[in-house]
Amino acid sequence: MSIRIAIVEDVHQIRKNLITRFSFFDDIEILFDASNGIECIQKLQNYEDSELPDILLMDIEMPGLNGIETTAKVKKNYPDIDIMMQTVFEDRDNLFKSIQAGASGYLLKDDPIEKYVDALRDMKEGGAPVSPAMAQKLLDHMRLHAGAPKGGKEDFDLTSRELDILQCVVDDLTEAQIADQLYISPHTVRTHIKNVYKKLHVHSRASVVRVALTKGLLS
Amino acid sequence: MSIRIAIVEDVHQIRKNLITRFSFFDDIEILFDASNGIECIQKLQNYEDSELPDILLMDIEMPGLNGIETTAKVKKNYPDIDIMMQTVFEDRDNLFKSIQAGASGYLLKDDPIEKYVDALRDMKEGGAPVSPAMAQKLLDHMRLHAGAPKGGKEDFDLTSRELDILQCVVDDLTEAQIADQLYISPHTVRTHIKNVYKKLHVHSRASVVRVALTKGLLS
DNA sequence: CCACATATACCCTTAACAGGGTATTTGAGC
DNA sequence: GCTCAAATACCCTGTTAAGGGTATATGTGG
Repeated sequence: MSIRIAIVEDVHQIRKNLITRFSFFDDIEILFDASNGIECIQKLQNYEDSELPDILLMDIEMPGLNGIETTAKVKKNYPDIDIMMQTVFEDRDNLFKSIQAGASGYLLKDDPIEKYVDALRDMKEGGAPVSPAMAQKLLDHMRLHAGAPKGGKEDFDLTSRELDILQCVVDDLTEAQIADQLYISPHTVRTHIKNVYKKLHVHSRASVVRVALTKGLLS
Repeated sequence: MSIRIAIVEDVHQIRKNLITRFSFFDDIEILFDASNGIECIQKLQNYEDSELPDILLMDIEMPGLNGIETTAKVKKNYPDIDIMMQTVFEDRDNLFKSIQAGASGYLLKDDPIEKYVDALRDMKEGGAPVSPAMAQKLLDHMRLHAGAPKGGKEDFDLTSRELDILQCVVDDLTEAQIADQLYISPHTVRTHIKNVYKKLHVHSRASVVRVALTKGLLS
């Protein structure tokens, strides 16, 4: 059975392009296209329940009703329609907002048409195709918010001197300033910092600060 | 640069099969294979840090140390190694346990070898390839457990683009990486970062991370 | 006493950042 | 139509950090 889709995308040229490229795939049937959310919702009203599209291919950035708002409205009235979001780049905020609104898949606009088609087929089968870059953000988010309450907290095993160094790095002192403050050579500071990096598994001061604050190594 | 992987899988026949099928792809280099978690960890110890595999292709069901336990141990000692889980069925429990343990990708055992290779390439690029069926479960879970963040905080008046930049800096991306991710020139990234520094009254990435986390500019 | 961890100190090279400019384009608001 | 904020892009130079070493002194525990 073919996959019935509709395209919601404000840029005329992109719409046309998609339609042309989809035309080479027999199992993709384009019911209509719309240039914004309002138009999309209006056109949906013209269809009988049994004639509705399976999937909306939805641009996230549109004038008027944007993709996220449109998704929320569509899912409210037509919960069986799946929404495939198209994004230009992997935007964390929009990703989570889209999920909350009810989108099920995420494609990048410069993905090749074959990926689009594969993703649409997967979605029709009940899957939720998510680009790897997006999935990365999803997983990071889940690891953070699912907490890590596994037997005792992570132990980075920093020595007391390394904790001194850690505090200084969080306070954004340069190596020379740390050396002054701790009355040691800048070379030694360098050595300590390298050891802290190894123990925290990071490669930069910015990450040291992030780990120190999120894992509560200070305070 | 080729992708250095190792295969952890208890069934001899499947291991042999994978190795044979991967051999047709020049950019996939198989460093070793192991029939269980213990063997895997032992073999990893034979490698210098710079010689470690990029990715472990890990079976989830194995006698002795299973895939999830092995993943947790490997990530603890070698956080830079990515883990690609192979599962026979989309098992919700194992999925979440794997994420918590640190796996980044999920393949189904009957996926064609091309999917395996694509997924490995995506992962090497920093993505997290997740099969659509798995992603569906992830999204369902997130929709249920998503909570609205708080509001009413100190306002540094960052533009939305500057917030994008801020997130990237907290994620410790280099200017070049940020440029790639946001599809803008590295010069522009520099400009945005300078503007963020002015607005936050800081002069370094480390301070950006500190302010962002302590003032809750993200979430 | 010996092994080990800790803290100290120095060398090198390359990559990245920080701070100072200027300039163009675009869209919103007056 | 003009102004302004925002986003884009490029130039310069100097500083700092990152990653790879090696080496020494000083404890403590077995």
